[in-house]
Amino acid sequence: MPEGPELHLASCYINTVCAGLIFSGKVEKSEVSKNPEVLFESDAYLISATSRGKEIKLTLTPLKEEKNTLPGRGKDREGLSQNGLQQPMDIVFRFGMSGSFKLASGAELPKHAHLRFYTKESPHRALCFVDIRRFGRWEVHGTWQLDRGPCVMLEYEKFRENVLRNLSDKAFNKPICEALLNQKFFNGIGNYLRAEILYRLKIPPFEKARTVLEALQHRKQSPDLTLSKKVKLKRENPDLLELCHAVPMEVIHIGGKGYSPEPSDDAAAFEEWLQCYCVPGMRSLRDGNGRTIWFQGEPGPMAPKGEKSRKRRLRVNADPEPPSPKVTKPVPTRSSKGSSSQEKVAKRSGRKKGKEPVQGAKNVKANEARKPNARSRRKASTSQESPTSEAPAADRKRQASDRRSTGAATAAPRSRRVKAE
DNA sequence: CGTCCACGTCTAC
DNA sequence: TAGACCTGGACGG
Repeated sequence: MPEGPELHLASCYINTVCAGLIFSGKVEKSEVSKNPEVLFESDAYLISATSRGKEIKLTLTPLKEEKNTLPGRGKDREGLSQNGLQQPMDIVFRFGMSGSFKLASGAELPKHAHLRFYTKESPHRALCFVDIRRFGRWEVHGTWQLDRGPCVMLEYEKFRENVLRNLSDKAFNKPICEALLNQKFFNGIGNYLRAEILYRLKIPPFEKARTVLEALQHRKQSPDLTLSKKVKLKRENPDLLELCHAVPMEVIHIGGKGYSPEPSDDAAAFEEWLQCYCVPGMRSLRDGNGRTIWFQGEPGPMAPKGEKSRKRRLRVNADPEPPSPKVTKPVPTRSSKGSSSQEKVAKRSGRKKGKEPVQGAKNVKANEARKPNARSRRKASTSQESPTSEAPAADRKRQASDRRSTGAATAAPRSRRVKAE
């Protein structure tokens, strides 16, 4: 679920579904989670949420000044004042690769629900932190992580200043595509957003970040224009930092959960929204950290040497007109869903995935449309399109950033899996 | 069956 | 700058 928009949508979800809901009792953690216990207990409390970049903060607020009557009860709780009252508590979450929140029936909890807040009502329900891969973290009495910058969505001006005032930072020695993932400056940007943002401006992903950003420092605007003209100009020609705000805002306005595996009208709309990330016909490379960057056109001067540009036939995304990025696209305000779903699907499956050749084209066997949502994988991993690459095969070490080594190490994990959740 | 891949941090050489 | 941390879907044999 998790780049900035997904975190923000999660906070909206929580505030919506928990509005007027009263929670009660203890907070329950799954056995398998290595995150800290949440020693909070109250007879009646409320839950609200706020987000900042890729973090979300839940606030638990006890309702009345309920006294802790039972002796001994809650002795191990945190946040108790001297007289035994449960104080409000903040918990800050990061979502890892798969975190999300869901209000579910207390009787049948979702799989991988690692933290549960139960409602007071008779058939209990539970607000659950669901996290399949368990890369997510929470901190009791948490605060926004100190070395993360201002939120690209909710603190745009501060975010912009923080970048432009610190261009001498070594973070900007890196390629722009890598700098965009640095949460110290781009809190909220993740892998699909960086691709979509760079694509809108056709900035080569491996252009040096400082080079790209220095150009924005003194955007001299002709002083003779009227204010409204300036505004219009700006809206129609957003620069990179403006897009770091506007692009994630587009996702928020689609609604739903943003990037999510759960099928829904909104999920379909999101897929439709993607113009570059995982889109057939786009190129991709591994960046310096082994993450896949999707782009179109030239990789740029700092591109990893000897890397192969793989084209994949992936998803059955839309992507109507070929390569022209729609920079200004007005916010697609939540429309009457319901009917839209059907036509969307029809539309998309009927769509040819447009443009074709991207350089070394090769014999890329075009995307045979898979079923929607199917992110078809692979084509050539080690067999890459070698001929074009100037690098000897030996050089491409398989960036295994997210992989368990094969071979000897596999036995252990296997057995651990047994202890299901 | 096995391999590769995924929306992200973390921390240990 | 490699791994580590995890589960599960897609695909290949």
